Amino acid sequence: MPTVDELYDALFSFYGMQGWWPLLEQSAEGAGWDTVYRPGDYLAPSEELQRFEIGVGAILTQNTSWSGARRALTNLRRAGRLHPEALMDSAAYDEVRLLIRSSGYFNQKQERLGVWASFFLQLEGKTPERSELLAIKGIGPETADSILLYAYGRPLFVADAYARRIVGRLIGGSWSYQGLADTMHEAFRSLEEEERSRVFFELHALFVEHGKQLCRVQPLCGVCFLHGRCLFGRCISIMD
DNA sequence: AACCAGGACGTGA
DNA sequence: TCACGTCATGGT
Repeated sequence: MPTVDELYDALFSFYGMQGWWPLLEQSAEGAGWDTVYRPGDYLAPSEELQRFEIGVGAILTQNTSWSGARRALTNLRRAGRLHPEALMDSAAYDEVRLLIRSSGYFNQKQERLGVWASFFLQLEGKTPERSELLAIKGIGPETADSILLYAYGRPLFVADAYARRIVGRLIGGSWSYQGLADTMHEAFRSLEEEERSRVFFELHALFVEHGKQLCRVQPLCGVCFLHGRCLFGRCISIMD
């Protein structure tokens, strides 16, 4: 079974640099908007509106594929509603619900976007505390950590469902969100804070990629580069 | 055509 | 604490 460092290296070697968080960019000729990954750019945005956008994206993608969330995000952008005041405007709630329909749960998410918007404004540029974020209705541990890591550059591991599934298969056990997060924080504690953030930027993205491509619900252990170093893979290989 | 997707919340044991 | 139902659209 690989150490955490070996796992990071193996994932990085196989999938390459991911460049999260994907931010909106206007395509050439100003035709439309799309979200773009920026491999090698490990700086959290300095633009307040981009920080806000990351929170919006994190809410929109809750239990939903990024493709649906991305369409919702670009819809908001095109409609000029991707800023706090617009998402708090009660006269526009119906319009917002329509714009974000592709992300699913659009009633809940419209409300959550409004709550995030008013919280964000009240921050007045300050970095939120994790406990403050968790106190907001609609922001749980993963959304909070995604915002703190990718929008504010704080060194936190996002222990999402993919990461918990993958680690559970690699070394066994069932992992709680905070249990895995704490373990990862411990594993990389010796790194400087900035370097730790960069590692967590990539590591979370790499887990997502691995969970989508090979370590799916029905895993493709036969072609996995971790085969032989994975507890789950060994069980499968013995069986067939 | 079921299944799953870059979760969170409310409820009841 | 933990298991379970709910929320909803869309790609495979």
